[in-house]
Amino acid sequence: MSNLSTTADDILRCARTLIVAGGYNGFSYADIAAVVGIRKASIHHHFPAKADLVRTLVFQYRQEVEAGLANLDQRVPDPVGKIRAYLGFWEACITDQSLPFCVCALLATQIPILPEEVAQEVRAHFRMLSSWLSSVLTRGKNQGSLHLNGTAEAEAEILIAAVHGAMVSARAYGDPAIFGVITHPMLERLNPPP
Amino acid sequence: MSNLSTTADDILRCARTLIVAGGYNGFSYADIAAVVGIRKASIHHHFPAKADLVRTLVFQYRQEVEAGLANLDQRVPDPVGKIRAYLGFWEACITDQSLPFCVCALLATQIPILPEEVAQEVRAHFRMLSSWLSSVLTRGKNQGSLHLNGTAEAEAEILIAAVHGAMVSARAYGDPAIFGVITHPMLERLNPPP
DNA sequence: TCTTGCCTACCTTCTGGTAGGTAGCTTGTC
DNA sequence: GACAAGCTACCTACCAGAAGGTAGGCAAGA
Repeated sequence: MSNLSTTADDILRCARTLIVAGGYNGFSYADIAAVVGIRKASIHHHFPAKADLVRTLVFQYRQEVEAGLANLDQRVPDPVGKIRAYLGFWEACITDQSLPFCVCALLATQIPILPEEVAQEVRAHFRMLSSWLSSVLTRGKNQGSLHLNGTAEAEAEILIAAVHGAMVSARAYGDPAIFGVITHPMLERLNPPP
Repeated sequence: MSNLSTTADDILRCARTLIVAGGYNGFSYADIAAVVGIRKASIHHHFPAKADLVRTLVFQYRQEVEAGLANLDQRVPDPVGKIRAYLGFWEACITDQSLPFCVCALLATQIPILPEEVAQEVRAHFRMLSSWLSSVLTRGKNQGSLHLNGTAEAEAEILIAAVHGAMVSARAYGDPAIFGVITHPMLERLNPPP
């Protein structure tokens, strides 16, 4: 039943890789067909229109992130560790090139030309991430392990922006190491050594 | 002689607006032709290929930025004021929607699918911006007006990433105010109140 | 037998790009 | 000053291929 590699999943995986490389207009059904080893028309069988495909993809991405964060909440109790794990996750993805950019961050840059249904999913990701980070930061502040300069909400937005900006720079310089150069001090800022 | 609105300039201005909305594959010669009031073929007269148009556009953008920063260096002597002006410039652009995203930041996200000649111009912008910020931060540190937590180079990359990340978030939330929420604390971090 | 998943074949529109022509300047030369 | 030559900026009319998408058929499994 829950096969790990259905054709629909192959299509979604392939589309994700292509979107991460160049955004919504950076790939076509023909590109996917060539990689997955299927005909263009067969993709329409699974996803009638391109917007359906990308909406599904972003929705699934968002669910994966939510599951990942829920898992993190279980495994790592302390707020500092959670932030460190969140930053570390992306540092690993960018270093090993497995996911060198956040799907939603890339799509967010193109919001003006995105189909509305896709844009909504992208916005939902930002709200979700923002609220998770806010609650982690609030808990860290209350238990004294994190030092916030502003509100938890503002600090959450700063962290998100730093991560996305670091992705842009890593790509611009073609150097994964720049991601850590930017994000490590952001953690130290919240959790300064005495 | 130096007319302020030649057709070539109209084309470049229009293309810049369209790129800022959706990146390299987010616009076509037909889009530009419709706005400028010219035929598609006439655009090819000025810019033989799309890559030529975008390379020229990015080169010109980079020169404008360089001129702007040189002007800033003259007008504003103190490093804190320079950083404030740099952040304030973008805050104004995003708030009044005149230039709601940095051309090079947007193109940088799509580097894997960019023509090499365009990618090179984009990288050059990042290097230029990074070196300007580094020198401003170094001077601020030496004269005691700025407090750096890391090297000037690292702090420069942090600032760049914050600005670009803040653009992404402002677009994602559809809220220009978020740009200031993110960038103001980044300045306070370098120039803390006593 | 009905559904699922894929196919071939086709359509329309858009894409970047080319060929060739023309009207209106600027030239240089006599 | 006359006039051909050449250049600039634009045009119409194409083109090949890629874009997203549709219609209808066929084979295999529930």
